[in-house]
Amino acid sequence: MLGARDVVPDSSTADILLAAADCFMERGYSATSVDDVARRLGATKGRIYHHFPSKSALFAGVFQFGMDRIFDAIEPYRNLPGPAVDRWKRIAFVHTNRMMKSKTLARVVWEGVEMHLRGATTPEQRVVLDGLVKYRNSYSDIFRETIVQARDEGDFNFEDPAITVQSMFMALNSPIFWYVPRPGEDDEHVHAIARQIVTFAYRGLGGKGELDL
Amino acid sequence: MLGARDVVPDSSTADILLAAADCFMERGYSATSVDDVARRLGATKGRIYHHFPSKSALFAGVFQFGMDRIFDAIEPYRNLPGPAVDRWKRIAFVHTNRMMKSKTLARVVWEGVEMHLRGATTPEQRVVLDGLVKYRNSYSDIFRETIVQARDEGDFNFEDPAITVQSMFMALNSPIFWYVPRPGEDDEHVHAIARQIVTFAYRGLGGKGELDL
DNA sequence: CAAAGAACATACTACCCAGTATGTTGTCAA
DNA sequence: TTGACAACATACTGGGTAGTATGTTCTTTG
Repeated sequence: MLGARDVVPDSSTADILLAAADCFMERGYSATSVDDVARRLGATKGRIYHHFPSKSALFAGVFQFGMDRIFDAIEPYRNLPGPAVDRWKRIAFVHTNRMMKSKTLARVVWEGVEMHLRGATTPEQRVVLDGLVKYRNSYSDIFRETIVQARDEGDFNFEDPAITVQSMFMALNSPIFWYVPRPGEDDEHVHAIARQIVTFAYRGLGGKGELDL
Repeated sequence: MLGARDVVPDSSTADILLAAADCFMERGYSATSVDDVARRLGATKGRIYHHFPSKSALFAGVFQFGMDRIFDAIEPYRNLPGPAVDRWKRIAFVHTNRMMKSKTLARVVWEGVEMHLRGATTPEQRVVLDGLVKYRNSYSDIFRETIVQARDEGDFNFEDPAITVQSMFMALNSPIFWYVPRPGEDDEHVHAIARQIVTFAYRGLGGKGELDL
């Protein structure tokens, strides 16, 4: 698998990654200082630079960590037998749920892709980000292949797959920008939101009838 | 109109705004230095600080300028008589086209909203951004009211308007992230892309039949 | 138990950058 | 013509920040 997880982070490293994810989400990459992350950890820079060679490597670590979590969500369903449209319903639904449940990490992944599109700063930083974005593209390829197959099977209906998959993904990802988790909220509430978003995308793709989730 | 254009920028100020928009789009707000903007202008900081009191004020200026352009696009159609669904088709189409034709400004507006959601830095910066985001919300309200009305008229079909309008907007806005203008490309190509995106959103909203654009 | 290294903290440096203070040039009105 | 002001450029400062160099403590291993 392209650039997939090479190392499982130990406990201390994982704490750093999560704290960094919080900071990157709240202020964005360049507005976040390494000291900010350390402060949130109740530690100092020394700890972070002991585990990561640079700020950009830290960001890459969060990106990787986040993509792993996102991949995990759809993994059980991505090879389901049967019509492609049913497979799409499953992975679209778990994906959208994961966007809300792991909103912080999802936002960092998003910013990583944005950074890549803008053209990251230094050359070697670029190489790292390139690999990660390929990893992320292999993810969206899963969706692309699924909807194209579903179209071939007569369940979906659209023109350009490139444009359509982008529209679909934006809709599915949208909650990372506006969803605010409430304290003590049950999973059913998140499911209800996901259901409406997936319904929107399902119809947008040309799906017929109701979808049962 | 809430926080609408109070001043029309003179030529020199407009040049600064456009250069700033380019920089903010390429590197993001905090990664862009005032010197970067000046360099792109072939000028120095002095020129910028002569027209804007601070970097955040410069950003606010670009935001306002961008929102004005976006409002302009739908202005001729927002009060069209007839069924709401037809009005929606028009404004959705011109909106999506504007996203591509004014991609740079649209991206800055997007980042402004993101900054606001994150909670902008200083208090007085917050006040300015609050006003601008209200301006921008009055824009999305137009869409919200339109789709709700169209639902009442039986042309659309969805559950929660808040969730649906977000999904719809994300789909319509998506090209600001992936559309790359080709040199010497004709408007018809942009129209074709916009048509597919609007079709996706139209179906997503529960619209029936084909839409003629 | 000693020594070596892991896992940090502390202290420091060089640089970038927002903002300011001040100089310079052109224009326009009286 | 002159003075006043607009529209910049130049020069400088203070604070923040990535990265480094060097302790310090604790754990592991022979």
